[in-house]
Amino acid sequence: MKKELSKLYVPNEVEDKIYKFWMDNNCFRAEVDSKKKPYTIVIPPPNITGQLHMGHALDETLQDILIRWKRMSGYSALWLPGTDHAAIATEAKIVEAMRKEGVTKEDLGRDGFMERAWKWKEQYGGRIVEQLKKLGSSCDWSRERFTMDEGCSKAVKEVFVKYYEKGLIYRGERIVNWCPHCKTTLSDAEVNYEDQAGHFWHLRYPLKDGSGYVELATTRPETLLGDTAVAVNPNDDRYKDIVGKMLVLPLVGREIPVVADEYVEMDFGTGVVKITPAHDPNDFEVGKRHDLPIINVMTDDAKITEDYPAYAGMDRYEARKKIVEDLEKGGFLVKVEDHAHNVGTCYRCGTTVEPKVSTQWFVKMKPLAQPAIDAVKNGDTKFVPERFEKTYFHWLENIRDWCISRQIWWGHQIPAFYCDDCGEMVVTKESGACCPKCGKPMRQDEDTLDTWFSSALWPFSTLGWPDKDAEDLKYFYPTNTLVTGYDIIFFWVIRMMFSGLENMGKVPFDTVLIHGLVRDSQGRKMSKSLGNGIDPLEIIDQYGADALRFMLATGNAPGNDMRFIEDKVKASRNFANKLWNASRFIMMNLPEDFRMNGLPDNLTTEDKWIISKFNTLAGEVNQNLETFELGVAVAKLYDFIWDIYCDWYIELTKPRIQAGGETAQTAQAVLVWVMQGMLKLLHPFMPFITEEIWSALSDSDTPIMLSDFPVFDEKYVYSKEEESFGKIIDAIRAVRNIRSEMNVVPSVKAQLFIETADKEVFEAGKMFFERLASASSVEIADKFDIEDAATAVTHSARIFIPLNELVDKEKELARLNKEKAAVQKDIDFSQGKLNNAGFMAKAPEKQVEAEKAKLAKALEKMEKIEQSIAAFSK
RNA sequence: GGGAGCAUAGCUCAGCUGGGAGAGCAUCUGCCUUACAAGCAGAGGGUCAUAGGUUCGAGCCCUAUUGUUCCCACCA
Repeated sequence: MKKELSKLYVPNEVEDKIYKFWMDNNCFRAEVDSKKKPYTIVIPPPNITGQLHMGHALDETLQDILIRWKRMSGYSALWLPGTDHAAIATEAKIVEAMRKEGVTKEDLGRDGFMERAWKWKEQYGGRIVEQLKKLGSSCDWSRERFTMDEGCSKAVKEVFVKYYEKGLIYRGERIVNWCPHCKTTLSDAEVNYEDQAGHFWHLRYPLKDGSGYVELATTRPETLLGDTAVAVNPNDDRYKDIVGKMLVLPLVGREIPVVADEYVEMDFGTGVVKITPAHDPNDFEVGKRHDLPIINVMTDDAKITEDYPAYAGMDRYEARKKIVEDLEKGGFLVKVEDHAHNVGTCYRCGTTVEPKVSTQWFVKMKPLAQPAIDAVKNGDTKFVPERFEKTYFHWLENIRDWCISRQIWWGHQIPAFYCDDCGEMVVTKESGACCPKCGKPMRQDEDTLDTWFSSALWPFSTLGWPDKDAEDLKYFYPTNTLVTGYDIIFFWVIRMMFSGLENMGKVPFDTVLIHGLVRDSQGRKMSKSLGNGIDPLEIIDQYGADALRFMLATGNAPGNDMRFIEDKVKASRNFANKLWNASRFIMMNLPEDFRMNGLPDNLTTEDKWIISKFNTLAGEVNQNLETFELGVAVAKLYDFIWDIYCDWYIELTKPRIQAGGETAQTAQAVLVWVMQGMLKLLHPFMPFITEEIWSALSDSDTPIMLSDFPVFDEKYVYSKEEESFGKIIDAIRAVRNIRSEMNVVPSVKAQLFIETADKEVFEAGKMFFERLASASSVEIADKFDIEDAATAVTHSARIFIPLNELVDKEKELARLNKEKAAVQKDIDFSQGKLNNAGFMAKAPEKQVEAEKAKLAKALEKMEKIEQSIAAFSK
């Protein structure tokens, strides 16, 4: 059992070794075990393109804390890992790499491109997984999945076909969000709106009959090429006469009608709106109502089409400039104003989204959204913190159909097939199809599915679905806790919810634990463009994974953003080191042949004191973890280990160990017993260092990560001893305080005379005053009559410290009077409360009793202070 | 235009269902006391944004106000 440990804990030297030890011993593997209860977390699959960032580090840390705690608590705890194919992001990355080689997608063709993409995935897709391991993540790697692996692909096809057959998926021509850079559609969730400074161009369109002009304003003059009407509000008297008349579209010459539509707000701008159905979602709706033609004026990369030779090939902003120039020349431009407006941008590349009319696949959301709303309303799934349920409801209640087709190759190809001869369409799980009408081979839809379509199925596709009899699925579904950031609720949580309900008939998880963003030290979002990101791997390298994890779990409440401050990591590192040294102390004082055989019978008061306090801690930590108050749990562990165990208990054992014999043996056993318990409680938060110390301090062959998590146990409640020993601690503090105020260095020892009614308690604690309160000797009696001594007063004792020449009578009297005033305040407060009829009548009895006890203590203390003051005044 | 969060010690933040305000860092005073100076002992420092209200009792619950951050929303 005995082992030398170095003075400083060096995480670098042990972490990889320990992770390997866990892997070699199959510690992360969760078995289907009918004797145990399952506890399941599926990882939010990181993108294969990704590098580990602080957001991941936080997310994984929280999950690992929960899964390790549950595993130690006797559950069959499965943390199922995997990665996401990240359709658009990955394709962009590969295309970019190809561009550098001068190769295009078209050069390779679809098959060639896919081959290359898979190769890329094999090469880089595992990088993020290796990085997760650095954090200590206890994922069951034997179950690792990928959103495009065979099982997930099967699940995707199954769901697509099922939805299609139920009428939940349809194909139609709609106006969609189009990214001209990624050259694909985007879902509503994938568009970020941002305020941009722009202009308001006031234009006038001439009436065909030559009777004048209509003035209107636009933020996008280039879309004029696609105007097919101008609209006014039907109730607008100003324009009553022109409704139905024709206008001549400037620069184009096309004749377009003036239509009346409620959509137009009379008091905004001139009350006249140009209608471009092909390039604006609202205009598209207006166009539908009035049966207006849809004229697309832009190519896939947002350049003007060949139909407008004067502007053909110009991109939208170039064209805007030229068109404004031409409008001005033609006398159609009235004025230009500054105008800030909200512009949609692509969440991947930031390019301004171009609304575009095209034929796409959609998921009908209304019927799917309602059960997802109900499941949270009736508590089948709850959010922590609860306030995010509002966000969730709001989004689902206002949801529009989900555009799921993407014009890229990397992803799940849509399982729809077309007959080029007769136009027939077939949706099937099969990998090919022949036309049911003409028997010819059919062509599969070129498009792929939104990457979130497959991640929506993650909680069950990873467990074996669509095989409904899969062991894992039956045992581990529904999963328990989903841990993710609030920024992912729309993308993922909502879609998993309705997918789980629709396909499994049950919610995918009972709790959604939401965390915030990790920001930089100034509170800014970490971003590539700002260059303020902090690499978790560098922090791990410098301070250790445990320190990073501990810091991420400390001092923040669920759902709140946190700042990354390096000093906080240092504080965590220091804590790890503190624990390390405490264990060194224990081990260097253990006999060669020490065996841990549980707690001995001859426990002292201070032994029971710490055992009882540890027992309380164990109960509270479990309670806090149960309610996802990880930050509170971690703070309690920190305080107990540092203040109670290290600063008090270890110091208390020193004189006993020095004394040797039976009391030393008992102290050693208690030291080890409590240390082992602390290590277990701390293990979910700091897995590496606790395992390392455990391996040196425990006789057991079982790794700490598979040991039993401590729980509150009635048999370790020692209330009496806790109270008694509290008196010793109070007294030691009081003496230290006075010595410190008098500037007496610890090397100057002094006699202590303790006047107390609790003689037995203080007799037993006598030895501690020598070491912890610099006493040269200690006398205990009912009564002392000592002059010229400083007096430390607690409610249970008066302690005389005769420091002769060091004692300044005046100062001492002043100090005692100050203390008297403080105690008097306490007495007044308590008496005030107890004299308050309302309090006595309405406060719970426990509260009244506590107040009475407080008053009693204060009165005892007051009596002692008055004695001392009287003695001094003589 | 809706909705949400935050405002507590110089800084960064905790504070669970309402019972005399806490931590880390920073500051000040002493200590190398043989586990740890990445340490030990002590100290100072807060009208818990403001104004009302509910309550025997409010940092916590309610209302309003101010400041701040974020999310959502089709005003051209």
